[in-house]
Amino acid sequence: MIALADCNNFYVSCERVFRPSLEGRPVIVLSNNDGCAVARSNEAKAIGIPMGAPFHQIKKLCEYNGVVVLSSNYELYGDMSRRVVSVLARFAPELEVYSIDESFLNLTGVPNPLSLSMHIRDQVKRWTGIPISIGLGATKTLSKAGNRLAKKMKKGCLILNATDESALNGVAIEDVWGVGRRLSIRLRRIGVRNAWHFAQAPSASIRAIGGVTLERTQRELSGIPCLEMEEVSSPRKNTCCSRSFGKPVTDFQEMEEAVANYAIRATRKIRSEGSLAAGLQVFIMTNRFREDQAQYSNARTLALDEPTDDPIRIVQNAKRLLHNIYRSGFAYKKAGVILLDLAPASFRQGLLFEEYQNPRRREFVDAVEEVAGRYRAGGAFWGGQGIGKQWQMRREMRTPGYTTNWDDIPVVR
DNA sequence: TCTGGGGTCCTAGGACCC
DNA sequence: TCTGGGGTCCTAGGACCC
Repeated sequence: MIALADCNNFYVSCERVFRPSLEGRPVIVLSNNDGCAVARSNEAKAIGIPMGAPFHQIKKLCEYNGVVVLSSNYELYGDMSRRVVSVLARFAPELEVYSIDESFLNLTGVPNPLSLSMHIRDQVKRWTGIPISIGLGATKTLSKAGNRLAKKMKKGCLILNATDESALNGVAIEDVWGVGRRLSIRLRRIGVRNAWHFAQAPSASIRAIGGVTLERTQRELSGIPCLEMEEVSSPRKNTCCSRSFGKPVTDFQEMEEAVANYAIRATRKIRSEGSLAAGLQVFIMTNRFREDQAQYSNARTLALDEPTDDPIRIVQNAKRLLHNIYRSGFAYKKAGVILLDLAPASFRQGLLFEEYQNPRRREFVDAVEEVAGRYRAGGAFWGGQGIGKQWQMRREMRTPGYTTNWDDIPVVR
């Protein structure tokens, strides 16, 4: 039996832990740059705020209904996620952290998985303040669907059997894990409107529509496991840092600064997990929503002659790529840097040229990075990152780092 | 004015090999 | 008139997930 533990309205719930006055009120959390609503409390859903709605489109609606609007606070959510996982891990011998707010638990062999799930749910709420729902089933896909039903029926915990026709009829086809917008349109065209129809459909027609991936999903829904638990997350193959700009960038120098910053952030990610990048890509784009403006987007990739985690080299190469693709005369909205073909530093090939491994250079880079990490922006930064940062994203309604910053620890009166 | 960010996997098609 | 057969590797694009 597989269980999927999913935090309810996770970002909103994190905010509520530290501001209990938000309980019972409509609350939404916005994406980066205060762009879209990415988390909504039940009250906000009831008002009719759709998932992913651009904030500027729902601003009036929010004001009218007294919705509390918050910028996203990823440090807080990341830390709360870690706490939830640490509680879950006490109860399940095998656990897979699937996303920031979801984990699969292998409850195979547990005598009464439903009552254990209810106990887990109580403990998570008690110890972290976060409400969760748990769906159970013979496969991951069934547990996901079960979770969906548990939320819909306000049940907390629910077991979904592959043979339960009426329950599976209650899961719309687009709510099946692995069936997105495109596939659900094509499935509906052949009369498949819910999970039960889907499980019953001839597998050849499913394969014709969505290939082997969709066929696997179908089998999973019928109770045949095709997806394994992945306890140790396989190492990342690529990593990306990209941001929309707070205001359009029209100046090459500013763009260069932004790209340098993204390159350094991406490099820090791979350094923290001990990997090296063998290539990188830089991309830039204008605002695709502005039909009245000239559009341009481009990307270029480069293979490094030797895998590296050296921020200086990565920034130099990112700038070279940017030079190649940048065209003046456009109002750019977004840029990003992707580090490609990551591999653990321990796999590093013997070097043909020694210059990059110069130990003094290495020590220097490590020292700067350590200072930058310890004292954040105030400690040290690379020259290419610039100091103006006109392009920085907006996050005007962000709550404090309650659990991650000494200065932000909540005060109890 | 304003529209997120970070990933994975699969497939088709082209280039190239013998 | 008529243009093989069997591979690999890479990339771009499309689908999905949160």
